[in-house]
Amino acid sequence: MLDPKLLRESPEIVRAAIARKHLDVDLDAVLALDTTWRALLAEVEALRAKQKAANNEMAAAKKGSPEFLAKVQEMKAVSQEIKAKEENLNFTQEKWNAAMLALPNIPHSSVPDGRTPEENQVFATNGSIEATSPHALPHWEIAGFSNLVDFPRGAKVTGAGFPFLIGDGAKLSRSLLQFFLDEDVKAGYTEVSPPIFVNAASATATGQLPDKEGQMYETVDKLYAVPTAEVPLTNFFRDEILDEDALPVCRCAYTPCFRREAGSYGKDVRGLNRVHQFDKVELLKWVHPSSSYDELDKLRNDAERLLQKLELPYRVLLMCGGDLGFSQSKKYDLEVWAAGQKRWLEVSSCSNFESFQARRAQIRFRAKATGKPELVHTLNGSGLAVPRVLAALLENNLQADGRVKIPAALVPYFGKDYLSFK
RNA sequence: GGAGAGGUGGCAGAGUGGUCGAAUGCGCGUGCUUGGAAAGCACGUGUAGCCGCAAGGUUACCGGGGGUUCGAAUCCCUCCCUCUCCGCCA
Repeated sequence: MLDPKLLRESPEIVRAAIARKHLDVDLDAVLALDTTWRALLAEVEALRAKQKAANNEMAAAKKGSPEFLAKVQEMKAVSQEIKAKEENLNFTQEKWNAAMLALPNIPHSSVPDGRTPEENQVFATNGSIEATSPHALPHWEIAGFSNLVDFPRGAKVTGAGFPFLIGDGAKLSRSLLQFFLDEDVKAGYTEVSPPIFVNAASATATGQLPDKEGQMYETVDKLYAVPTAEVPLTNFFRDEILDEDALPVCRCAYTPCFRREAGSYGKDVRGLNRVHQFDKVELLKWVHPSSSYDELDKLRNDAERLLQKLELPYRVLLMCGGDLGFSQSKKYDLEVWAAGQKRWLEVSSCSNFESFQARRAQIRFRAKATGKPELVHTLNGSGLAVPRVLAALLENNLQADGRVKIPAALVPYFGKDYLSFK
């Protein structure tokens, strides 16, 4: 959510942001609603002040006296009026609130213009895609793949997109998780193991609700299976005021992630490219507003380092305005090269939300200089999503003999130098 | 899951229909005192919305939501959470 003051004082900034993100929002309608809401609020408050003043008079007067009874009659009318106006106010306020939630975050000045994913800038590349295995195949075509990743049985037991990982497949997945967590902790993040179901208030604070409920699995208890650890992690400090000295707070968490991905089909969803349940380590930071862009660079570097240590070629995209996402100010995507499919797979998305999430979740810190609470800036990024990294490893490192070479950094975790499909 | 008790400001804790945003204590801040400190004394000390250039004004908030009433921290309903006892259980 944006600062309502920004909307009132500089609507042109918000208008420009909407244009840069290529969204369709009727800003004038929001501004009109804001004016109406404030006028109604003033009316109701004036009536309440009147009621309060009368209340004090009545407290001082004798209970059954004529003037007391007259006051009761008089205030009955005021009470009716308040009720009527309040109903209107509440109705308007709900509309105002919904309208405010529909306004996107402002892109940072360093975000390139553009409408489509093709207009994202390649910010950096690392490693050579030519250096990958000449024997590379799409991972689902590798002989014995179904021995490690069993989609048909997952479909039988649960549904499409819920594969079983077996043997070296399960072990490689677990090795990656452990490697990611260890590296993230070394980089200064505190490991957290959060709940993997969240309530509606939490899903609302991070923006999954309203409007995106169709993307989450919901239980009969009205709890939602987390689509990413970002949700429980961010909500940890919801409605809290932190010490300024405590910033930045850096945390990482592994959770399985659950996404309904309704309507997805085609080559994008073959094999491990897109599944309904996958493992991911998420990085999250709560930082002082003055340093959030430095922290974003560090966060991106922390995620990049994981791919470097795994010796996987990757590129970093700086997202253009149109592909930025509703609540981000700036976002980098990390894409790993999958040599068999000959395409880039997104394995991390590192974003600065500035105070957009923090306002919605009411996460603040007490500024020492003023003693007043201010909103923190929140950042997050994957570090990293497992199945696509696993897919890239299988494809890029496939040997002539059908085995997969394990990168040196991962060998201590995996326990051997080669993965076998038998 | 069953029975009972309870949720008030940073903490403790009073308040059972009106002058209560809320006593008191602790904590915290500023000042006085002191060679310095402690103690003591004085004053101050929540969050947010709206109006205002500002000074300031005004409203809301006593777990959440709803209701009764001229008026609710206080009465009623409902949901959530905590604690105690019982049951069940990795």
